[in-house]
Amino acid sequence: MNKAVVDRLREREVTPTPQRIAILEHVQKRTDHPTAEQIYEELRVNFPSLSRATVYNTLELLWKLGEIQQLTITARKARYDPNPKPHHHFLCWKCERVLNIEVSCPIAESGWVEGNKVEAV
Amino acid sequence: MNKAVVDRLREREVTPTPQRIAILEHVQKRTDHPTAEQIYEELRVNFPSLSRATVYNTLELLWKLGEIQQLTITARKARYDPNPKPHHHFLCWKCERVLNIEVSCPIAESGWVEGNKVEAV
DNA sequence: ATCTTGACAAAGAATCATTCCTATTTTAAA
DNA sequence: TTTAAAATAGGAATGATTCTTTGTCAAGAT
Repeated sequence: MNKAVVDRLREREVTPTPQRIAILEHVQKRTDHPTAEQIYEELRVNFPSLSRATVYNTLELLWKLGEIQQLTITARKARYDPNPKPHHHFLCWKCERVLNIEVSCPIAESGWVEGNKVEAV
Repeated sequence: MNKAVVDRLREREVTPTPQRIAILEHVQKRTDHPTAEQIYEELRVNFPSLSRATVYNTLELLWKLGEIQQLTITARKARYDPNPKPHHHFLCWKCERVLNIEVSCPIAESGWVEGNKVEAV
C-alpha cells in the first residue's frame, strides 16, 4: 500500500480502491510497456479475485485522469506507460518489446500541429 | 485495369490477379487512410464475389512487398496508406480521420535509432 | 447500530477486427 | 488442353476489448 498512490487518487476525486491502487502501483513499477492482459496475469497471482474487466476499466480511467499513458504502437493490443507525458517509443518487430526513445520533436514540444492540440505522439 | 499496377506486381513476382489489381489501384486512388473493412465495402460494389479474407491477405502482401504502408495509429483497426515511405500522421480523436503531416524528423530521415533499423515511424 | 443509496467490482457473454481453414476456382507452364 | 500450383471465397475460429448483469461494500441518514 503506497501512500503517494492513494493520495494521488484522492486528489483526482477517485475512490482509492485496492484494485486501483494495485494497478497504478504495478504500472508505475514497470519499465517495460505491458498490455492489459499482462498486468492482469501478474496481479492475479497475489489478487486472485481480480477481474479482467476491472483491469481494463481502471487502465482507461487512469489514462483519462492523465496518470498513465495508453500506447497504440501495436495494431491489436494497447500498451501502458507509467509516464503520462507525450514521448516517443520504439517497437521491435522481432521481440515485441517497446522502448522509450529520446528524440527532440517539435510537435511533442510545442503540443500543437496545424492548429490542432496534440494529446499524444 | 491499370498497366502500371500490373507491371509493378509482375516485377515483384506476384501474380497480378484481378483482386490484387483492384485492391492496389483502390488504395492508390485514396487520399484518406482507409481500414481493410472500408476497402472491402467499397470494392464489393463492383466486385461482389470479393472476399474479406482476400482483402486482408492482399493488404498484408502489398505491405510486405513495400507497395503500401500499414498504419497502427489507432488501437483496434489497421489503416492503409498508398505511400510506402515512412512519414508522420495525425489522428483526430473526434472525427477519426488520419492526415499526413510534414515534420522533419531525424529518425525517419536517417532510418536508424540506437543501432536499430527503422521500418516505420 | 441498521437502512439506503450509489459507486465499484466480478464473472462471463457479446462484439468486432482479424486470422485460419478448406473446398473450389483460376492461373501459368508444359 | 492438361495439370500442378497458387489464389480465392466463404465461413468458422480466435483474441482483445467492451458490455451486461448481479453482487458487494462504504458513507451518510435514520
